[in-house]
Amino acid sequence: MKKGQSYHHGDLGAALLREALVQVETSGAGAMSARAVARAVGVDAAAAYRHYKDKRALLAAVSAQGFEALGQSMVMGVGGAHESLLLRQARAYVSFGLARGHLYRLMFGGMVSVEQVGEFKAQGAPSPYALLTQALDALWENHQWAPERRHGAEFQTWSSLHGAVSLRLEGRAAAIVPDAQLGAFVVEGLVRSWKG
Amino acid sequence: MKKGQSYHHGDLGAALLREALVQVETSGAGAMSARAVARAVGVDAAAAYRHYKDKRALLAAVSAQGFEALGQSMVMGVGGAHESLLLRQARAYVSFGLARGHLYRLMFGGMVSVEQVGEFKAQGAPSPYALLTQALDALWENHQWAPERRHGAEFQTWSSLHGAVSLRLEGRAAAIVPDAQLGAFVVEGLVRSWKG
DNA sequence: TTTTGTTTGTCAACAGTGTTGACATGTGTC
DNA sequence: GACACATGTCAACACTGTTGACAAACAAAA
Repeated sequence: MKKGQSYHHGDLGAALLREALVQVETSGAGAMSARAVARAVGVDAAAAYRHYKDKRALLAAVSAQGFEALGQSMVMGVGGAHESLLLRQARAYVSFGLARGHLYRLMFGGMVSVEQVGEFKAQGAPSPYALLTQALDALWENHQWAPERRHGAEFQTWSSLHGAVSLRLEGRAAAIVPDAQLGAFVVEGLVRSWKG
Repeated sequence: MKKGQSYHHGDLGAALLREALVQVETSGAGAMSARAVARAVGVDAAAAYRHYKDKRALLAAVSAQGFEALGQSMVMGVGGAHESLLLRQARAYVSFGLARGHLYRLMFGGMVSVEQVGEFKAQGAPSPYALLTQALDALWENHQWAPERRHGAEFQTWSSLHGAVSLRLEGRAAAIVPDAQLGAFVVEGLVRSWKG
């Protein structure tokens, strides 16, 4: 043991999580190794298992952190006052996904189950779904759109956004529109379909 | 070596691919192991490397096969003559994705690069993108929709479909509509946005 | 303070992985 | 038949996730 370091780390759980997040963001979740994370934190590999049952549990914790960050980004989302909340959220969503591709893939790639991620989610953190609901409610209030269109609007919005981000991320679809306008492009289509 | 089996397999490359596909479809790409595939085929692990440079190359080959199968499903897509080609393709797409989740995730989960998958794609196999183009052309021909809306329609369609399949697959979004109607639901939204 | 128990770390081992280099065995060609 | 070449085996490497046995630090009771 190196001098100056006590036998007990103090907050190993959090330190492992931080390091795991770094490794995921730099190399992708598939390349993250529990041993390497422990090594980087300066602790034996087995110590990690006192704080996370599994490697997958650690990944789930990272994913939960990702959802928190995404939610925050959407809340913070900038934009002029004349722009709808939905538009600002959409822009934030897309820019988060494209900028933090490795993390986004972990969150939506099916490596960890929703339930397991849920175990690590902070209490107050708003989910993307809840935020979209808020934005859509506001939208329907301001416009006189058919109420029957409201049903499933969250799903439509989320899947359009997620599909766009995912396809762009994997390079499966050409940049039909500059990345910075992708969020607006998606929202335009949705709005036309709701008012039409 | 067991008697009755010759030293040379004859068509090991294809046999490995078949077995890899099976393993991916039953346990997911993340759980597939090159050694296990070789074992199942009855061959030493190292033999696989004569036919695939990498484990990832093998996965890329499986993915390519997946795209072929998806294309075929879309071409075959059933439905009444009164229904648009797009609707039939959409239904086939969604049902493929939901039925073969593990394979679909490999195809779109970013584990293998598009380029690498391209190396294994059969020549004549039509891509989802190309098929959608065909369907959309037909649609614009039959209706008098604004031509400026045509731009990016493939991307809109594909990302809506992919997003819907992906979110449902990961259990991130409730079944706002029965799975069997999901394709139609997505297409309805798109069509409203194009004619609106 | 000493004792006792619990948490949290280390250590050594297990089975399994991807991958490679050296060698062996076939197959096809002059 | 001799040769080259493609394609298999074998043994080894470094690495992984995970576990069980032990040790060190802390916290509470005596």
